Amino acid sequence: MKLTEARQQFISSWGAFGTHWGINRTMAQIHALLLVSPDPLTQDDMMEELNVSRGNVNMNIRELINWGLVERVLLPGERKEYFSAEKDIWKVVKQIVKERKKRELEPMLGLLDKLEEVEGDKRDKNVKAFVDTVSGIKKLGKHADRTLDLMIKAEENWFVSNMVKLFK
Amino acid sequence: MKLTEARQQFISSWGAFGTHWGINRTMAQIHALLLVSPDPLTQDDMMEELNVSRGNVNMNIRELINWGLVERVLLPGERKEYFSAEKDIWKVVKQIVKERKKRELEPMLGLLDKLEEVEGDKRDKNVKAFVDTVSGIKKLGKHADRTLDLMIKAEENWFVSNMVKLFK
DNA sequence: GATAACTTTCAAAATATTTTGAAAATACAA
DNA sequence: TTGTATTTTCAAAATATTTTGAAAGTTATC
Repeated sequence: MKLTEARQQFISSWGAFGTHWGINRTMAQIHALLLVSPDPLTQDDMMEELNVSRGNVNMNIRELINWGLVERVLLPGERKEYFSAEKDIWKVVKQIVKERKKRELEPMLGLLDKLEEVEGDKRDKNVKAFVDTVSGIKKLGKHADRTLDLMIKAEENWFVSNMVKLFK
Repeated sequence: MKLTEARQQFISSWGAFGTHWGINRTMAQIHALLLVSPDPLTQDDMMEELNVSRGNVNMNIRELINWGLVERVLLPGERKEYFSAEKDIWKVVKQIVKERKKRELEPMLGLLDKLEEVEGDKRDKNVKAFVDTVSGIKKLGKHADRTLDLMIKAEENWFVSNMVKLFK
């Protein structure tokens, strides 16, 4: 397979993959494109490679910057802004985990704390089922939260060697 | 907070949460409703509680059954079908991990295997950047795949105690 | 096998999300 | 400052997804 075709396949699959995880196609494709580009790209480069509009590229680039996955690069003597993605995949994963934890897991745990304190007699099976479910999710969620914190701090080598050993 | 209100909040937040993870709102809400219901429910019960149509409930219930999160229950002497969700959250998580691994991670790894064999001179920086990225994702993906396999086999107690210790 | 209870299907409608593109804003250079 | 290159915004259009509801299908009962 030629590079051009392989790149296209990668970018398009990464886009499709993203949509299964609540990430929009273009955002995932821009990220994929930057991942396989040795040098930083301009918005015009991306518009051309992905065949999308200027506004679309601009919005999604900013979103990727918010996620901490892409950064602006200023090339000396150049007027245009360039963008490049973090290439170390382990760092990328850690960054995504960190953000989703903050944006989704933590608020959910806060809500569960409140919901767990529902009024009512525990002998009522409806109350019991509710509290049991909420407590169960909260318990697992708190564990996940702590575990992910440690994972974020961990080094890749540490992760890939010890983690696998542990699970054997 | 009263049970009715707490249940509503739980169901609605669970629905919103799901949409961040590529799951549609109604499917997540049906799952949430079943999680907090002590007894199995009929499709009519769900239509009423969630204010959605019969077709919608039916489709999403089947999808939840496909995911292995809900099962049909036949109550003796009853004509209608009842449905109930697995209540053990650790089992729920394992089941979701298992399915997503099969549906998404494994096909992606297959594709990366192919893409890694792209033609071209590694001294070409475009080829190098592409191969490096694909290899990096593949490597981490394979580790994740193995790790998740072991997690699926693991017991909850084992998980919650050892996992946390490991990460300390 | 006819009727009634219930479930499934799926085209059309409703809704939500993404994308466009042109205008406004900003940054830079002369 | 003024003109030009570049980036950002956002309402409207395009597209994608979800939901509806009525008809068709199925299953149990008499």
